[in-house]
Amino acid sequence: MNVIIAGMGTDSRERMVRSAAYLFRERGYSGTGFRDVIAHSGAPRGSIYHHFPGGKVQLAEEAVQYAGEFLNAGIQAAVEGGDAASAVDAFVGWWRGVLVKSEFRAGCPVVAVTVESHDDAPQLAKAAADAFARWQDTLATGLENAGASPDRAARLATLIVSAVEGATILCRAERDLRPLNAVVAELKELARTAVG
Amino acid sequence: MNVIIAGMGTDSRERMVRSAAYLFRERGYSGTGFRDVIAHSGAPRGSIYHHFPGGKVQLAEEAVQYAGEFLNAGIQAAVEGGDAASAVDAFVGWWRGVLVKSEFRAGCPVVAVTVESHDDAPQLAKAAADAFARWQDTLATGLENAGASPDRAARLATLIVSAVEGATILCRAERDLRPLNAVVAELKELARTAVG
DNA sequence: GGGTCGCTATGACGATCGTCATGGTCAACC
DNA sequence: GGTTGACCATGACGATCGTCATAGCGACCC
Repeated sequence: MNVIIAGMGTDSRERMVRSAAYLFRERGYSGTGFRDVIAHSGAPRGSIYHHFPGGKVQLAEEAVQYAGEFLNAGIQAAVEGGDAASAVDAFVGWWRGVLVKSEFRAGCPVVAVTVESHDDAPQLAKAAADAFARWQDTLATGLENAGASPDRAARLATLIVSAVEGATILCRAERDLRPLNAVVAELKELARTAVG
Repeated sequence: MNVIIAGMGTDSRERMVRSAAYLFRERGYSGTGFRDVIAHSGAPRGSIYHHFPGGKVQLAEEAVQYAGEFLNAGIQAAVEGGDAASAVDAFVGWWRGVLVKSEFRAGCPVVAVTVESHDDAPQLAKAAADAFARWQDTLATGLENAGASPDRAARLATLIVSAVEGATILCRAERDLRPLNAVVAELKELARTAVG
């Protein structure tokens, strides 16, 4: 019986966004239905188009933004006052947990949305691009502070994001952390020489 | 006409497999319907479950295998008798063309299937894992022949596959080749030092 | 108390999904 | 030349998809 506590009446909207991001990681965008989001979040079904007039596309857009900001905050925290290697660890640590806890069923929601973005929803591609760009910016800034040149820091940041996202996919297929571990070993070595 | 050779099906069957791989690159697994495959391949609709008794899952499985073998052949050809950098070029060149020709709408079908593989279709994850493993093996062998140690060659091969697949995703989101170019620059430098 | 408004319950719309049954065509083989 | 079997045409099944309309709830303001 839906007792409304202070501040709880409005978080059904946020729960939907979080659940969408969660489900996208496992089933992808097309594979996740609105009814799945409702069931997982426990949010009421009747208020979907009240909170999200733009429908599924808007929900997905906000889910991507949410995931992007969430992860960026983690990177930022780990990069501040850390060395170059911790920039890699910051980006890897999060997904290592996601992979293990989901038994290699979940990946990155931003990737999931990107690889099936349709022409009729350019907002999704833009939200994903923004998330990727922010991660790279944060990592590049950290690498610069550690001593890398701006150009090199930008290239390395792109490599880190690309390699870790790719390794996450390989881990899911292989059901093992080996690809991620191998990539981390190489990336750390590379980051160490770049700031020397 | 229509001579049936052992192990080789009708060409309408093969067209369906190729079309599935093609469409998966743009719309993903769940986003691609059987009717889309029929329309794109021009194959008859009535014989779907004659050629693929396992339904959509079997079609997707064969599409992943097809893409895996196709790309592996390209890597193999470029790696034979080439230096270390050509191993990177071999893997990158293919997707550079795919991205540009599709105007950054298409990616890797193996990735598309992996990021939304369900528990009720473990064959898909296995087919994807096999494709990734074969690419890494071929690349690692090439790096070994170029002078890298077996352990290092294996790690580098994993990094190359991960980074290029990841960069492809970033390119799609960004609608630009910049991520792939940045990754290639770093990977080539890394491969050069590894075989020295 | 009357009225407004944010939010939710419920049910349904048309479309599309994967799947399959049935009937037919045509080449190949005994 | 009769039979078999691979292959295709057609239409439909139930389920589920995203979407929306309608009605009702409770809190808040006048």
